[in-house]
Amino acid sequence: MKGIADVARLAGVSKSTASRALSGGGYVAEATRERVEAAALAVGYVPSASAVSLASGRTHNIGVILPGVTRWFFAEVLEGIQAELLDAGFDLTLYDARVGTSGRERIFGDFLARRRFDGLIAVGLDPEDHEIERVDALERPVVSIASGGFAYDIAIDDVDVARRATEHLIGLGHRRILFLGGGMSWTHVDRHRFEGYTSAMEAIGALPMHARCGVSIPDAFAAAADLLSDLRARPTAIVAITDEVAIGALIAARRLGIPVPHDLSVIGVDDHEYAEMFSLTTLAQEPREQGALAVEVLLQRIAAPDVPVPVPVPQARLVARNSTAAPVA
Amino acid sequence: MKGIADVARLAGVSKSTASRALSGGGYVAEATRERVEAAALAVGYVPSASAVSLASGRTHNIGVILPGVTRWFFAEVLEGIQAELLDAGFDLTLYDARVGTSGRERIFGDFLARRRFDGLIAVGLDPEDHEIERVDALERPVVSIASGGFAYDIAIDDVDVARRATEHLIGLGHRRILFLGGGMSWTHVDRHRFEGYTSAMEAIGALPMHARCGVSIPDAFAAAADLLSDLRARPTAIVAITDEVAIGALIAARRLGIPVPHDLSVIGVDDHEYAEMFSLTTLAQEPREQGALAVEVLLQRIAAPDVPVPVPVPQARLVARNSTAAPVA
DNA sequence: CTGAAAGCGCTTACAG
DNA sequence: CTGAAAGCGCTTACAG
Repeated sequence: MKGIADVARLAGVSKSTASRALSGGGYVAEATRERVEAAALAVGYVPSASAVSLASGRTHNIGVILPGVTRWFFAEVLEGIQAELLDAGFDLTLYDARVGTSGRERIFGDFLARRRFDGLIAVGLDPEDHEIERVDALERPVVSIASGGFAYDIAIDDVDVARRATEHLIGLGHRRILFLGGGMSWTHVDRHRFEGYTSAMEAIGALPMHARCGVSIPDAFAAAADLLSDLRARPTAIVAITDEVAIGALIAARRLGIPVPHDLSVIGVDDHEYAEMFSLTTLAQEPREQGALAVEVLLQRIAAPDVPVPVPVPQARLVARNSTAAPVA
Repeated sequence: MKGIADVARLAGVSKSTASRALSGGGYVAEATRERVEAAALAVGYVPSASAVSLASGRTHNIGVILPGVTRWFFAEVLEGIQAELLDAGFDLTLYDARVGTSGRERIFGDFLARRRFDGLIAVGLDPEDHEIERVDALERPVVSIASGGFAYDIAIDDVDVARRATEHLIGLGHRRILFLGGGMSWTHVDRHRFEGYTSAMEAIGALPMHARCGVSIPDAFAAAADLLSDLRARPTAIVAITDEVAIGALIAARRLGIPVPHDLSVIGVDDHEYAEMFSLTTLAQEPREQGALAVEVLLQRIAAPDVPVPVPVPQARLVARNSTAAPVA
């Protein structure tokens, strides 16, 4: 463990100068800087993270709070954040704050309070009021993704996305269109997508139909199998709240021998890793990119807390594949 | 930001005593301890992580290195690790060291050297020799999961698992059994599973057959679609290297109108989230549990570096569902 | 442009 | 059982 004192000694300067030369702050003669850098390299100097944090108040670490990493969207976002953070030389502390777990309580109760980070990224959090208070008390910049509750939120326009999905089906001639998704507890995103669907349906005077289900493929499979087996109530098209839900519905349809898109159209949101394999029409978004954007915005806010940063709005785009078609006459 | 000095003042003791009372080390009169704890609560004291680390040499943080979080196994392991770490009051720093990325190089080159953790968990890493050297130089305890290269590795017996899977098919009467998986670069786990398959085949004098594919569902789907469309070469059964690969094969079989298990049996390894939905016979393992075990072992090693800790070996169990049956005569 | 000194907020022998 | 003091390894005004 060579310290900065070793570097300074070898370079023939004081610790102050060595520090300035290495971390870039303040004036240092070019020749001195080079000498110090060579010395640092020679002794294999690596600064102690805790000493730097304590002295400077900077951790070079970002906290990321998200509700699990098993869902496609969160996993992708996390990888996007990680890659961008590695580029910037920042560490990433992960907090898995699944709703309703004791872990979530401890994260908001204890872990965050340690302020082990210069800033926070909250993904799909749907924070309660008391959780927002906790975060605000931290006095660290926060950027969220598809989360609600925070000033800087990066997200596609979910209302618009669901409306466009619904209108795509309407344009093909469908009227009996069902919205699948939105489980027991509605998230911020769920509500917006349902709202977009509803508004498109109301615009043509069609009756909104809604079936609940969890957001995973198996949950959607079970719900859709149930739903689609009732011949009389069967819709001609489904707007799925995410691609995972859409894929569950597609698998259920195949299992029941319902030809897609002939007898049933399905559209999703995401452009999931499996969307192409299932030939799923969807409104594509890029979570990985959103993760990278969140890091960019957050790092700017950390560097200059008082300068407002414009929040980019990622755009979704329709990817038409083979799961949607005109209804049979 | 109340510090320990504030707590000490309020409790009417010195900082030393306050520190001892709060962190449990050394003698403190019971009455004093209570007074200090009350004071800490009253001022809302939260210790500064960097000050504690610098003074004590303990970070209360664990580094986790894994090759991405999008695959089921890694996501589950990570959630298991996180939950257990939250319980123990430890933070988790994530390093996404996907093979061949510049991020991986930087992680081993710079990030790890900062020693921001008391110990390291490496998941599915398949480290190169120079990467192992880097990690060893850290002088921090390491526990790995399904990784190879480290002394403390938690993993099912992959050779045995693949052998049992193959023997299950042989027991049903299959002989034309193909091994699907093992892409361009073989991991530690890949090699072991292939070895188990091969040994079971050789034991009955059957010819091993192997088709490569990536480890994701879409990759396996593409490879299996290709493979199964060749009627003459078609096997009667497939041992898939993971459930994701098995599921890709099942989807391909359905797409081609090949009835499973009548004309084709498929067995996997994992008991993936989707296994039940696809009625997949598999050798089940519990990655979440493995993550928790890794934390337990690591924490023991951190607490007592010189005491050898027994490494638990998780057991896989056969879950027979409806994707395997006797071949048609 | 450089160095001596103080300080970041704790913990930990040590002496009492 | 308790407190004064030193120290963890850096950074940062400040003076020169």
